[in-house]
Amino acid sequence: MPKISDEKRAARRAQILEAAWTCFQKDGLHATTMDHIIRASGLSAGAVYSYYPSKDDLILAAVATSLSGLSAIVAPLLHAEPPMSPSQLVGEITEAIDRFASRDGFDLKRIALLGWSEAQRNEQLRATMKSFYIDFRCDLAGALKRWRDDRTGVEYDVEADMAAALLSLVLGYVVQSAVIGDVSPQGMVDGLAQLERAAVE
Amino acid sequence: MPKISDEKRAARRAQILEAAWTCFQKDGLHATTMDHIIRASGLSAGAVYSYYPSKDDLILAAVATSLSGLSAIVAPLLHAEPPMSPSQLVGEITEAIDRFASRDGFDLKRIALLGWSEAQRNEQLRATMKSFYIDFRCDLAGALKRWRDDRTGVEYDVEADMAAALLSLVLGYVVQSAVIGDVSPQGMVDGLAQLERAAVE
Amino acid sequence: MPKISDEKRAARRAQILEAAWTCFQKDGLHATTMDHIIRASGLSAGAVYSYYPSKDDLILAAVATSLSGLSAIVAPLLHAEPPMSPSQLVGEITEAIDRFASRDGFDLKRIALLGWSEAQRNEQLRATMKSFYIDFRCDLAGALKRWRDDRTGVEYDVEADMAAALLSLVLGYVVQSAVIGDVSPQGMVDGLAQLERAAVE
Amino acid sequence: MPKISDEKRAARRAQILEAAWTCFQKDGLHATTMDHIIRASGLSAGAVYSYYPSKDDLILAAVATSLSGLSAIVAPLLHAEPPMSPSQLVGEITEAIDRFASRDGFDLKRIALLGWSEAQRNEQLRATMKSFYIDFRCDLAGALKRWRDDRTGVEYDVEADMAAALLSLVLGYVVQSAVIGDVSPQGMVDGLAQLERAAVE
DNA sequence: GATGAATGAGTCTTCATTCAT
DNA sequence: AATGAATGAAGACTCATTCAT
Repeated sequence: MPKISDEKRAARRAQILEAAWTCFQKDGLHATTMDHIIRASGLSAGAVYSYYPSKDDLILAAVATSLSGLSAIVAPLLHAEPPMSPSQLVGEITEAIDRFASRDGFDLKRIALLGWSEAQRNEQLRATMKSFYIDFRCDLAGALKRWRDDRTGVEYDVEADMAAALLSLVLGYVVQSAVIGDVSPQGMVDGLAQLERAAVE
Repeated sequence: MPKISDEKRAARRAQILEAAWTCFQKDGLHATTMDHIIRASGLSAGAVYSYYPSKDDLILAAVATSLSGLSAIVAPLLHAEPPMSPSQLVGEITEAIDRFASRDGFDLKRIALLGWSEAQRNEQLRATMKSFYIDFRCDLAGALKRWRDDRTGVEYDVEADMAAALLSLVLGYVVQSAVIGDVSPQGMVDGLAQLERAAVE
Repeated sequence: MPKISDEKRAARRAQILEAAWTCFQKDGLHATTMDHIIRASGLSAGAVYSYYPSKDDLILAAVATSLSGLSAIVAPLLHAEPPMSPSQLVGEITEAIDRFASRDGFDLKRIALLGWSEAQRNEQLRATMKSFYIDFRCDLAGALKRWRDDRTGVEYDVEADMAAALLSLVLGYVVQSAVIGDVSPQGMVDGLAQLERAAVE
Repeated sequence: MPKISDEKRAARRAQILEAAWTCFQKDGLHATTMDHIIRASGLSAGAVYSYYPSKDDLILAAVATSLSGLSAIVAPLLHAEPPMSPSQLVGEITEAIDRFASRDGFDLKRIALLGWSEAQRNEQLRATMKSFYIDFRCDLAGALKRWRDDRTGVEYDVEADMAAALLSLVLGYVVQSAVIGDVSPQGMVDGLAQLERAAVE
């Protein structure tokens, strides 16, 4: 049989990945069987396996896709001009996550929790997530630096800790949102603002 | 064998739970098989099942135990006199978590991630975690209120958002610690302090 | 400890057997666990096993008890004076079975089916049932002989086949009653009468 | 492996069912494990389960197959022209059952008892059997009607009771045959004949 | 004698993966 | 290349029976 073109291959991969994504986020990583994914993809078992050689690969790909989707959405916020303040960042990012999450009934937050959990057992997945979050934090640090430089005219050096704190706020928002369910971006912004204000009272 | 004493029963339950805890945190919730737990507990399958009627019960018990252990460690911090400042709280709590986590080779943070993930599919577990975190946030709000009242002599009303933000910092610390691994309590404290300072510059 | 008196032993055996009987007829032979019986009997596992060394023994005893209960109820009919006609016998016996069956919510017919089924696998049970039914058929033959001798003044010898046919009618009644559920003793009597009448038309 | 043809599928189903049939009638319904059936079928566990999704389905299918096999054998007798007399019917049907039973070492009577027993606990099975026996009785009634109409030139209406009695004779024959083992079709015929004769003496 | 906690082989079923066609 | 039937090694859980106390 003739070789399949590269675009076809890419399209197939995307088709499978989308099916996996949907299944994973609906049923969780372990309750999703390959059969679910195979059916959802509309392909045959053999076909799916020829594109992704194992379920773990599919999990990795699905999580990586989520991360890069998130990345795409968050990037403009991190590089916005003029740069945002910390609480603006927290507000805009959490809001963006909510927006992304609710697109097409997908829930990014659920995938995030599933991914963190799975990362404990899957070396490669952990590496992927680790480097993603490190990049995220770097960009966050960059954004904070630009904001402070703009405001003060002074060049600060290390916003690493600030970035970590800010990332914590975002991640903690995701957890609370998924587990408790009663948080809002505005609440986070207000909470941080109060924290800042209280410090100087 | 005649009727076993209540303490013996409790001891057996603890023995099984400890085995489960260890397995869960080493291999994750799903990769841990009942057989692993049974072997680790040193009992027979029937004995284990007579104390915990299903794997889900064991998961629930393991997570609940983690939560209440954490609760016991954090409570004194939340009710300390004089009340702590927000950044002190973040520092002390994250440090307590680290300390608790490293006791006996257990890693509370990993169990936390596993629990959040599992809570997506296990109604009862989600309920348990939800009420735990709501309580946590309440106590956090109480601690913040006492701190502000002490400092300002004024009675503030709503620290709900502040508490949510603070809880986010703690949860986000847990995530970063488990997934990235390069955060420290001191870093969080410094990060928050910088956030506060930056706001007024 | 002092030896238990023989009456006590007998009472205990009866108590256990009754519990087993009830469980068996409610849930079937295989779905009934020893634990069910143990709980229903109000004794301990060890106690039950000291009276009946295995579940199979209990099954055997329960079926044997049913059979002898049935026997006690049917005997007077078979030895009634004056002797009954075949259709009277069918009517009275099936009616007696119905009556016996509905006592205390027990259903003799269900136990009968369960016993027949189990007899396929349990040598001893089959032997017990076999000898019971052979006796039953003998008594039936005796009753028929007395009836014919009375009527005709002649001594017939072999009513074995008649007895087998009559027993079939009774057993078939039990099956239809348990599986279909729309038969009545009167219907059987009428059916047999019609069969007889049709033969001479 | 590409898509399998419908005949192949049917052949596989038959292959599995035959294995199940053999196991069931040798060991009984509950003592037969899926593993027995799987080994007997020569397939793998997964393959068997892909054709019959549970043991209960297999039981149902085995019993249903027995019933329809029986049906096929008995039907010609019930619609024979000229119609048979009651005792002829009893004789021919029981003989047909014996013949069917001994084919290939299968024993239809044993399966019948097993099925009746199982029907007490399996709703679907009971429904299947019930409708089978009702149909059987209807056909029996039809056969009896045709016989009487032929003989008397009169149209009788209700042979329902006669049919029930005749069915009892057949079912009772099965029970006695399986449990006692010393009955023969000829004995049943003779027994019924004697019953008829005795009635008019 | 009595107790009931403990045993552990055995049950049904699932599902990631392969490979003959 | 693609198919999807087949594989078979686990998996969670049960339950008749035993025996230390």
